[in-house]
Amino acid sequence: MASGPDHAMPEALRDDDEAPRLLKIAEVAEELGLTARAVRYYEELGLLKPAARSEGSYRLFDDDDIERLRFIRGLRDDAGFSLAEIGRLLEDEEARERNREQFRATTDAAERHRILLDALDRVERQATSLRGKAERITAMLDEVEARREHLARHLADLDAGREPSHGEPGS
Amino acid sequence: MASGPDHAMPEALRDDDEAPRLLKIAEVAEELGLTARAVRYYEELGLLKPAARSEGSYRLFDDDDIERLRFIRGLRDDAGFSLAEIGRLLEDEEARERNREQFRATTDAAERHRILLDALDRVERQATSLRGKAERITAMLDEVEARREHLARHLADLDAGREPSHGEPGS
DNA sequence: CCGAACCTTCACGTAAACGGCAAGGTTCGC
DNA sequence: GCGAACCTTGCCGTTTACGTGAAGGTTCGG
Repeated sequence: MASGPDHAMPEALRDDDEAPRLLKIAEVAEELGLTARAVRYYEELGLLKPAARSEGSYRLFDDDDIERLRFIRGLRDDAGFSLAEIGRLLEDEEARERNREQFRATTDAAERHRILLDALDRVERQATSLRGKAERITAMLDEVEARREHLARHLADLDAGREPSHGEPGS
Repeated sequence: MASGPDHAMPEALRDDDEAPRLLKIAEVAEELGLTARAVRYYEELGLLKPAARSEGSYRLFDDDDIERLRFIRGLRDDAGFSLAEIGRLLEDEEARERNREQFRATTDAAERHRILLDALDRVERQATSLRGKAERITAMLDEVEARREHLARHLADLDAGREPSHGEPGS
């Protein structure tokens, strides 16, 4: 692994302007705990579009893509959204991306204002969606915990009563 | 105004048994916003077992079944659990049901203690599962709201008159 | 320059979660 | 006691979210 270029210029790789740290699909998948197939599938559904392609048309992902994929994975695993729902949420994200370019393309403050308001609206919709889900889950959680309380009270009652010694060697 | 009880004892059928209010599958489905097919499927997966069958083997559901189905639907829709995961959570519920019968069947306090502890443990596992999901969702929610804040700040900067100190919007 | 390891695009296979239909049995009001 | 409406158990179809090759092109260290 020591492919050491023992020359000058140890690692000042500033040849181009930026060093974007582009990853290939397997590396991305590894880092996110997904499979390459899943990532390709998400792209097929239009959930993301890799930042670039190599000369031989390898997909290349930048940090933004990774972030986006992490968000997708979260919505899928944590929030339990379907990819279709995620699509609708990210459609907003995508529009936001497009807005970002338009944002930079214009100098008109009014236009910029509109774009920002738009983006704000989208992100707010995402928040609303998540908040609704969180609320419904905590509601269920409350019910379950109420039942736990109920059981615990019964147990306390029982223990407060008496306890005969005849018992198997319980768990 | 309506057809009042012009006699004593119109339908005081509370003598020996219960008045279980058994529903047929379509009524249950209607009440829960499910389909009859889905309910049968859940039974097929072992998620529930209707309280009874009619003479002609129609499924008959009691309030407990409805409650259970409502819980299932919540876990599916609100929490986004797979039916397999729900199965694992309800396996606990089912064991708890069995325990309740055993509970009533015994007079041994030690045995009752064990059963209650067991049930408590199961319900606690359900709570843990839900809590984990809720936490992960609120974590995502926090991120999204942070982004909202970010956008809002940009908007404020813009409206305040000039370009913000930092770059473009977004993360 | 070369082979191993990785990538590409089809293309078909599959588990989950039902939908839908067929062929028949059951309920129930009239 | 009959017909409409509902139910039963199959059984196959469908959508979603990928898995799994196949057949070939690409990268890269040696």
